[in-house]
Amino acid sequence: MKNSDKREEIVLAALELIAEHGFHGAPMAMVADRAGVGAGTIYRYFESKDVLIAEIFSELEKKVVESLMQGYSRDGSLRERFIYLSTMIIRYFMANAIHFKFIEQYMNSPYGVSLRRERLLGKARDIDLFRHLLQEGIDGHALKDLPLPLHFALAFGPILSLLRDHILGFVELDDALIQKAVEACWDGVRRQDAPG
Amino acid sequence: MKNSDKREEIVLAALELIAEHGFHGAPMAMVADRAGVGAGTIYRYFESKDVLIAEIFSELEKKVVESLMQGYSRDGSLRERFIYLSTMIIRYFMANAIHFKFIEQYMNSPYGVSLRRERLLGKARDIDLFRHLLQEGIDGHALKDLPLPLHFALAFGPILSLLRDHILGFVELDDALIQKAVEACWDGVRRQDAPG
DNA sequence: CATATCGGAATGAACGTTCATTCCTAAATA
DNA sequence: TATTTAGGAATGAACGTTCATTCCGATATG
Repeated sequence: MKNSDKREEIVLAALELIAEHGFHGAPMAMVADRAGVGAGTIYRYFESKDVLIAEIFSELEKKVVESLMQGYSRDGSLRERFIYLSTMIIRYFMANAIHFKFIEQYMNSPYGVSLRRERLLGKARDIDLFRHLLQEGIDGHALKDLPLPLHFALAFGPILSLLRDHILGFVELDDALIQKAVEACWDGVRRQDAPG
Repeated sequence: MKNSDKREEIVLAALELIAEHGFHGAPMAMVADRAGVGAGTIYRYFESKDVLIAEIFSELEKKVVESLMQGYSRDGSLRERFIYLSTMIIRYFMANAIHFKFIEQYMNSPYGVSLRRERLLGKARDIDLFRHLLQEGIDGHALKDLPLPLHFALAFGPILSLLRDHILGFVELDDALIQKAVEACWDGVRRQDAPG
């Protein structure tokens, strides 16, 4: 096994175990077993379990953003872009349920909470497509006159709930249903006296 | 200290610690300390940590339902009842942030997931005000033609996100904002070609 | 009334287990 | 051979739970 393979195997094993059983259901010994390496070997690649977890999160985030950027165009109406982005998010996580589960675990942990806090207070990065989109809609009066975090809750809340339900097997999502759901989200954020 | 006081002290201590630090951040020894009892004493009242946790959840659920039933009337339009119920849920958890945090922890744990599964498959209980409300709206074509779980996601998703944000200090919710948020949720679920 | 006896409630040190991390030996590589 | 990489047993801290003992109010006894 090549060096870089070992690292990848460790990341993959930890990702799967943590997504499925949570941080505390994924002991390092089990991660090592699944990765096909010795327990000590993990520590040649990652300083600690915390560092490993943070690294996995960071890699996932990169993949998600790359995938969303793919085929996203800044042209098109606000509505079109909103629908496109929301649909892509849902599609991505349906195809990568493990990523969703891991990110949820992470975001519900203390690390995730402080991360969100930092980002909310900080300036929007290029990466924050959704944030830019919503802000543009607020400024242009296409969206309801509400604070940004509220729009986030209105747009993202249902998406998260939906993905959770789908992954747990509570709903069977198909393209038609996704389309309807995303349009319903748009109804939630858009100004009702404006067209569309 | 009376007997019943001890039990209550234990429940309160565990509730607070778990809400703040999660299940794994609330060792029984710490619960005992905060409750002002010996570690062994907890086991005179609760068979195990799991049982203690389940008991707390059950007590909280009872309180929430009681509080929501208070002042809820089956008369009034669907919209009125939707707005009322959503508003009350937000108000309750803003006033009882600890309850919200505990319930979230529980719902994200394996116990919570199987609980949800059982309930979703089972018949709606009298208690499930929201479920009845949404079903009525679907049947009466006042709401969009979508499966029930999707309506749950559209209506509840934003409420959960909003409460999370408020409790973490990411938004400052006041009555006016709550009103607007709840109306936006209604816009999400209602048929857009129908009035109101 | 004073004292002795009793029984269940409360206690916290001790136990066995689990876990992240370390450490030392073996294997691979150069 | 010298150096780097891997392995997994060893370590010690932390945890849930147990249990022999203590405590305390009630009851019986003188």
